[in-house]
Amino acid sequence: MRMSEGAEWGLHCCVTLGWLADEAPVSIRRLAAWFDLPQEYLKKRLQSLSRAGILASSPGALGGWSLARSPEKITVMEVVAAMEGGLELFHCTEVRQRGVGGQGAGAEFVRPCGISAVMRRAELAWRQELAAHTIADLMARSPKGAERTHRNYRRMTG
Amino acid sequence: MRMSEGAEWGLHCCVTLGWLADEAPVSIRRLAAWFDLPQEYLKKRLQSLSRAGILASSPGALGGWSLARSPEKITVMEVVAAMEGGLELFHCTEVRQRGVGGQGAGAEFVRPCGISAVMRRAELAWRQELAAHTIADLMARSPKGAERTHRNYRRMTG
DNA sequence: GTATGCTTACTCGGATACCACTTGTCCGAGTTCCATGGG
DNA sequence: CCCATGGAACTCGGACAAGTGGTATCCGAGTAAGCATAC
Repeated sequence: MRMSEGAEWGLHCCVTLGWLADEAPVSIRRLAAWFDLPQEYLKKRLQSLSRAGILASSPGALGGWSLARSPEKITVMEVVAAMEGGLELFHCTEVRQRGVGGQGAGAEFVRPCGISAVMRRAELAWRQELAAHTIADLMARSPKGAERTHRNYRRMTG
Repeated sequence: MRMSEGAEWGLHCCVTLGWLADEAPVSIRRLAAWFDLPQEYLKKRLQSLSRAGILASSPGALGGWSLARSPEKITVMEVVAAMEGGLELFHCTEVRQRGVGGQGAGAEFVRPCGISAVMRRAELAWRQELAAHTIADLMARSPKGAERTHRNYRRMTG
């Protein structure tokens, strides 16, 4: 049970795209080179963010990627959900209703089981924490040199 | 990114073992039949709980499984951690230090990156919620008929 | 009656196979910018 | 000077392969209870 690496990539790319908003769109080549990530696969993952309405992509010769909204309006939760498929961490399979234990008893199963309830509460706490932070927050928290280094790199590659 | 089904099984088994504490140890055959789960695989998962000190197993003819501690002293978090390997949901791979972005810049990387920090906070909220509930809580929340049904089944199978 | 050995029922640990998902690569199609060439 | 054409650079979407971890099964080894047997 681990979050996919793509979620981390997506968040870093969102922050970078936030800094380079005025130079948008940014090509996938530049993003992949910046983080030393496999270009093809990174592209595939960013497409998920595009479908979720978080990133916008523009085709063509000077095409590339940019934030679809302002960084203040993109929460970390949205990015994670888009990368992970939006599924719930815990999926109750109603094990208690299977087998001998579930036969014939009706009234016991109207309410969701306690295990499922606890899991949902924990998951909710997790989601709320992720939803409380935006890409703009991450940009503000980053060290001051980071943004400038990004722009310098632009000069290196053209 | 989904929690393994084994975690759900483990929690249900812990609750059941809590009810049947005075009939312990309970054989794996009985537990598997109760929930209609694959006996061999369930056994393998319960072994993880045994290694974690949550369950105790006794070999021999009348052997089986029982809670290693009282239900009040076993948190949901412990069970989940034992089943999932105790790993963290999000593992920061320090993507920012790879590639061109990480070359030559030293001072920026002393502190952990903001993304990692947000993830850790969210994960902590999740863990705290899971640690706040015990097996005893789950037993108390269950419908009243559940415990009796378990005992009746004992009579059915001997 | 007591001690010894056998059978039975259970757990433990390793080996193995299968399946789903993540990671990674490749290719054809479509879109836009730009340079080139003809009117 | 203006417009059409073609190439270059980029994204999109699908197909496919490799790696990893969860699910599931099987088997030999070890342990303890119960029973039978021998003394």
